[in-house]
Amino acid sequence: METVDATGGGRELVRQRVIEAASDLLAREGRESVTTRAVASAAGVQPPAIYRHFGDMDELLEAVAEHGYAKFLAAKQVVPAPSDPVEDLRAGWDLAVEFGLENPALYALMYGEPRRGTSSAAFQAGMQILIGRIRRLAAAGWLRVDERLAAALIHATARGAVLTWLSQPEDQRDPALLTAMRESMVVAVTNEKPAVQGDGPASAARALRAALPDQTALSASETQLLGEWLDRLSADG
Amino acid sequence: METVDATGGGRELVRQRVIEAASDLLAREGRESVTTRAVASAAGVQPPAIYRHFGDMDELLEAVAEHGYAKFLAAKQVVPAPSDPVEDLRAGWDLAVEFGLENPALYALMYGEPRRGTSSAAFQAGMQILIGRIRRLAAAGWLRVDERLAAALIHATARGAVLTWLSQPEDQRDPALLTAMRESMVVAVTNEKPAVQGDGPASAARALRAALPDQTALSASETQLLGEWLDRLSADG
DNA sequence: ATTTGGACGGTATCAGTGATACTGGCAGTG
DNA sequence: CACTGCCAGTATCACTGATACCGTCCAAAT
Repeated sequence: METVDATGGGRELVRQRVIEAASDLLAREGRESVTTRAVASAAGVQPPAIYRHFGDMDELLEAVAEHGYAKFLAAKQVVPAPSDPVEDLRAGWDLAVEFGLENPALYALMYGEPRRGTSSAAFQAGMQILIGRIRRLAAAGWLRVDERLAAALIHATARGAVLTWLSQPEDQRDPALLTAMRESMVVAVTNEKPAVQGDGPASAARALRAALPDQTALSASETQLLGEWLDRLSADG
Repeated sequence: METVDATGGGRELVRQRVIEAASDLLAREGRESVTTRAVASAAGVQPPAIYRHFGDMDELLEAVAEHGYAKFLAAKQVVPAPSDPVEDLRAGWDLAVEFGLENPALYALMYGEPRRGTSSAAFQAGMQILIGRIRRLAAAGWLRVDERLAAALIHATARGAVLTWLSQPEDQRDPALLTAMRESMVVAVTNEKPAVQGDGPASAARALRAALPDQTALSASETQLLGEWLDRLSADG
């Protein structure tokens, strides 16, 4: 394999060329073809240069993941509709799954091995999108579970759906798997009806005020004070 | 590392020793420590012997997977209760998940990379258990979806649950993730009505929690304490 | 404009990996 | 005893990730 002649350009440019070369190799020939030499050759760079820009093969792969994820998000510009938070949840889940289906090798890299834990930048970026949607669900009274649990549920269903889908032979894949996973996620995460009518703190406070007698987590005196605060919040809006 | 002196024994015995040595290395030091030399040394065998018994490193790993899976199933002797097929479905799912949690490295090997598709023997063995339960569900009229889709759903939820669980730092793992995934799987697969919990105070609390930054009626310290209470109420449901 | 410092790229090379060719002895068979 | 076929063991291959070393070139300082 001859070296591509593409010298010149600043430091950042070399870095970008290496990342793109690695991404290309990963997408076209799989993880095991992404070797230092192959990447270096494809990027028109000497192998040791990789270690100067990224300290490590692992860091290069992480950079590739981040690059791929950012590129995907840039292509779709993701804008949640202002009206329907549950539909936005669906759209967010679909987005995460679509990323996996379009970038199987990259997805396997990011979410295949558990050891590449939640610390990765791309992982965090993906999670952040979900967190926003979850908060909007919560504000509208749709959230059935804890926010952290909701995030974990959404991620886990998407992860299982994508990896299972990719494991199946193409002629055995059933799109119903994806929609069924998504809908069961929606059922797990959201209420059938919003627990709050309007929006804003006042209506949420009114809803909680009404449901307060059913609660068991707080002591009597705590409940007393909470009630007063909820009254003030209810009157605020 | 010195060679273990454990010569002798028939051909099958050597094969078993190699598999056990590889399993041990995998469980204790992770995938990257399972090299031909390390395995050979630990098993008291020369590296080329591995290629005579298994044609390939990949085949060795597959044998390790099968071995580990069989061992796990033998430890629990899995006997479905004759009466309640839905409860058996839960137990089967729990079993699959428990295998993953107890053998993280092995699980990552089997279900981490999508390319190691559905052809693996251990994969098929695991699926076969589920198929049996699904058939019994169908016979009892509980099955909501196609049998194939049911199998895919059960597998995908378990896969996502395990890999997500293993990706989380130990101090952030919430067992509720596993039960929530399981129950949402049950809802998706069976006709059983979910034990719907009415909108308690928890959802309203979460709504108020999310809207709290927008509120102006309470002081900073009051808001602080209110936030803590809302967290407790949110977790109550 | 000259000097000087240091950062960068290129060559050569290391240790360790999966995998294999070849030989020598060992068993079992006649 | 001779023969044959199989298998363990040695040596080695091509390739991987990673690094030491050196020369050059650019840029800042004087």
